[in-house]
Amino acid sequence: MVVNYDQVMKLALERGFYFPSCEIYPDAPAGFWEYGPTGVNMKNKFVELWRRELVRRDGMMEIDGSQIMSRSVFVASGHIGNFTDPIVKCTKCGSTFRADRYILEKTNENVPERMADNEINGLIEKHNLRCPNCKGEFGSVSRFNMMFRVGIGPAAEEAYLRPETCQAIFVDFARIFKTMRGRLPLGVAQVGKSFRNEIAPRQSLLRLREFYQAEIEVFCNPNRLDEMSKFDEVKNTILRISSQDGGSITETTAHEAISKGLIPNKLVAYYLALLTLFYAKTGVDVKRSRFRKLSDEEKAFYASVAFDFEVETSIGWLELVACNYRSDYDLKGHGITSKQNLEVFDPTDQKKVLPHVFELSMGIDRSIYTILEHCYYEDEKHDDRVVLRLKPYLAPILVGILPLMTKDGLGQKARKIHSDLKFEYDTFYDESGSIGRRYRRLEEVGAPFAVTIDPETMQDDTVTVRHRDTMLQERVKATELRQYIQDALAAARN
RNA sequence: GCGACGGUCGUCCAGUUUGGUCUAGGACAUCAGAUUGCCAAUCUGGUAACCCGGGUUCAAAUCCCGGCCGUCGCACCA
Repeated sequence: MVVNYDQVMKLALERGFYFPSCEIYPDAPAGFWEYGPTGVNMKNKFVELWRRELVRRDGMMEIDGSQIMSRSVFVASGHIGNFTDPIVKCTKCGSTFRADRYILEKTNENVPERMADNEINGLIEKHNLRCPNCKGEFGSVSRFNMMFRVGIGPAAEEAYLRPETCQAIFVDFARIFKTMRGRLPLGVAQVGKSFRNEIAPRQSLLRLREFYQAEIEVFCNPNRLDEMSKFDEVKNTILRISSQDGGSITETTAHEAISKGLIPNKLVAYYLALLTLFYAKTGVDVKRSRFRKLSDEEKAFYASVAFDFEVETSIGWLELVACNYRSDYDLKGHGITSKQNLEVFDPTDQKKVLPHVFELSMGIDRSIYTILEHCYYEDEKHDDRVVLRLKPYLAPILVGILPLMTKDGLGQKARKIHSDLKFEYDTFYDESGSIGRRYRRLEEVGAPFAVTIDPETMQDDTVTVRHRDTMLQERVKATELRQYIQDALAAARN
């Protein structure tokens, strides 16, 4: 069975996982999607799992920063300078091109990032470059910045929607470190929205203009990247590391990856291992994942070493997490621009150090899509029933509560059981249609358990618990149902 | 952003070629009632759509123009 993007998309739309933003209006812009009731529930649980497996496990600190930030932040971060691409537009057909790339391709002449627009115009003129589509003349170079600019207050002070959540962490670092009595290495985490004015947003949750990130910035002493006692906890975790072109994948323990030189140090290996363990718990098939080391051309402007955590899906390899060693790029930039000293004291060295940063920048929306696709299952043995085999702790509905019929007090009894459980768990009560149909509906939204109230319940106060994947049922005392669910959930987690 | 193709109930599709019984049809899904009572059962009834704006015409889902959205390709993608 091959699951494809369209099947996942259809399920997502039909079952309220996500859908286009502003869809009742004809001018709804592309690149904006909303999470519906099932989707937001699953997303919340995904974030909670992330907290559990990464933030709490590692003793990180979580913050929630502003989405709109001042111009200075992005001058310091380099986004004002580097996030702008020089573009040229054909005056005849309107096609636009990256000026620097086009010149390099046609003339082999390198255009440095900082080259002024009029110099680039000069190059186009010198080589008499024309539009490849229609041979039309190019207009003069302009700049495209991927950041959304906003105006604050009546004077419309220049500011920007953050293009990545992490700048808040860098800007707040000094205060967090001081007030929370931080010690290196220190992980600071944040979940929130970022905004990028993508030229061509596509494929629903996979390339959005407004999207969720879960970011972790680990501040560390660059001289102590191999001094990590907690590395031993994960040293035998299997990492799948691929070559730059993604061709061959090496499976090796975190420990061996370092000795083979695939990963530069223990700190990086430790977090790549945590990330692998986390994704295994999301239900993503980690056997279809890889850490791909990026070439210099592919890396972001701030990264010195970068691994992308990528997962194989029906539409190809998809980048879910960017793991960037940002060195002191950010704190140095903010230190200079703000004129603040962002060094911290490292008691081991008895001296001040400007921390380096290793980052795990996770795309939540893409992860949600991947989980849906990897958990989507058509059961050929049972009429091709569609089962979303979500982990119980990610399922939008944990327990469906279904009276076999409503008469003879079964409906009443079932509603009673429902109200006993609904405060603690995500439950769904359903008495309409045949029992089989109701089971199938629950399977499609990934509910792992269905509790059925039948005539026997009225005799001995037992109910059946039906398991989504196996379709097997077992009888449980109604009074022990809550405990049963709690145990099942705990068993799934560990 | 450019180019090609496309856009009809929640979903999938018929209808567009050749404008007119289209007052837009079906299947699945959904809702109500009946019947049944453990795996998408049956019967009856209902809800529900021509992407938006303009034009041509006696008449537009159908033709023309513009916009928006989608798929693919190019380009782009911290």
